[in-house]
Amino acid sequence: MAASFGVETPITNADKTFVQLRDDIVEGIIPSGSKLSETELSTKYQVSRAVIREAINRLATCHLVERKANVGARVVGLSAEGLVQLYQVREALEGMAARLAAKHMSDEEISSLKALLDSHFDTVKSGENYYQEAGDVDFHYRIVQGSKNAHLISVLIDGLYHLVRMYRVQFGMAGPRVSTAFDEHKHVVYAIANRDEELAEMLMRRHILYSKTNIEKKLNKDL
Amino acid sequence: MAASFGVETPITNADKTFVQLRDDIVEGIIPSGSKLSETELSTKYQVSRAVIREAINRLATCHLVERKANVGARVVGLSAEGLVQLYQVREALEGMAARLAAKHMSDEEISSLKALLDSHFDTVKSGENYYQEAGDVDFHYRIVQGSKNAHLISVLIDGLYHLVRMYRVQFGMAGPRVSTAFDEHKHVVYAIANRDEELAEMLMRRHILYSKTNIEKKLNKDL
DNA sequence: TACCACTATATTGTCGACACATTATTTACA
DNA sequence: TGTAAATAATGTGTCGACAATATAGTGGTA
Repeated sequence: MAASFGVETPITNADKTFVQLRDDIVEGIIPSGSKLSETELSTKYQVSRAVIREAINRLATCHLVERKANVGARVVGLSAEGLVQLYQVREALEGMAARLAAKHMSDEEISSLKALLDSHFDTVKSGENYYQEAGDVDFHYRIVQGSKNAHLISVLIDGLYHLVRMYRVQFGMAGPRVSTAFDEHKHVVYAIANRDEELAEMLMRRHILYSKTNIEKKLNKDL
Repeated sequence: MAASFGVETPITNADKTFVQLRDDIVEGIIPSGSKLSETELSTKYQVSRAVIREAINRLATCHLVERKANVGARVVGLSAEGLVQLYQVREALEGMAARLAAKHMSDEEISSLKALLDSHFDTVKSGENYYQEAGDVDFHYRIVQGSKNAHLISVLIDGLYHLVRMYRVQFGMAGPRVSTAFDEHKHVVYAIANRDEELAEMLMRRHILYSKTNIEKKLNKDL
């Protein structure tokens, strides 16, 4: 798994507590919609309230919790509507990321990306779900990093991707569509390798759009 | 001026200090690139360090300052490169916002937007620079709000727009291009009124792209 | 019984002090 | 005299206590 950007390696206690809380929220150990009591968490995680407060503030930055003045923080609620909105933003941002990646990625980065896709292909054949998921994550990470745009990188990697993971985990999406998604990835890389910015953006947007409709279908089936 | 979203009305001291610091940074009263000393600011603004720390954390959320563990926070540096990257993200996000606005804005909101444009037109004729700028800001705000997408709204209004303003103020951009920009605004609204999502997005993207190249030209002239 | 005012409790906001890390300065040695 | 280790000074990280605010519970009245 590629490292997150903002906190490469946790240094302070607030860093560590932030990462721990974040993972617990994403994994659903701290249930979505639940209230985060500062005093409670400070005893639970064995740190002072100040540290918890700072961690919670950073969670708010990733849109994983919402704070209200003089009231407290709640873990964000998951909904079909929220998922749709999340994917709309992903479509816009990752589309642009693909466009910029086609412009700015070095030849070495591109061939490395191709290699990643090849290894991904082997796991697709052998049908290991876990690594398929990891492969997908890695693919999107690399494109975003390849954009060389600091805003894109921080908004997506430090922010939205954690929410995406949270939806994946808690709505239980390992899903099929792996082989189709793999083909889409291949086409995106092809466009990037050809330095075709326009096509790279369009293909990435479609790829995310298809994921969205696919997820929506699964959700409706569950309801 | 439309109110910012996250802190509609400042409640706590941290809120007020955040807003004050933010404005001072945007206006250049606190120079870009300078170091923010917590102890210094706490005496200057007459609040405890804890309040300053929280304010600085929120500034980091808006990408107005950058923090390093055990070192401190610096006001973000402005550069031509940074401006380009900022406008790339704007293009992606506001393009999507226009698309969604075409889908989700109510008829009332649309006619209100038209009215805004008409009043804007009068000030364009009378040639008042200040209100032209305000009109532009209002226009973009409304589109973003019209998207009804919480992520778009928070990333743009709570985050990037402050940086945009900072560049405008400190690079001194009141500029011409007002009448041309006004025409572009008109066309976007036209597309939204026709519920043409595709066109709305494309026109908004072009509008921002033109602004970018225009600003780049001015910058190169200055250097 | 329903509704409002008041009280009591719990939680967040703020503060000042201390612990620790980083940086600048001084001192010792080759 | 130049470099490096040791030390001092500054600033951030963390803590526990107090103040201010919101919430829950109680009692009273129409």
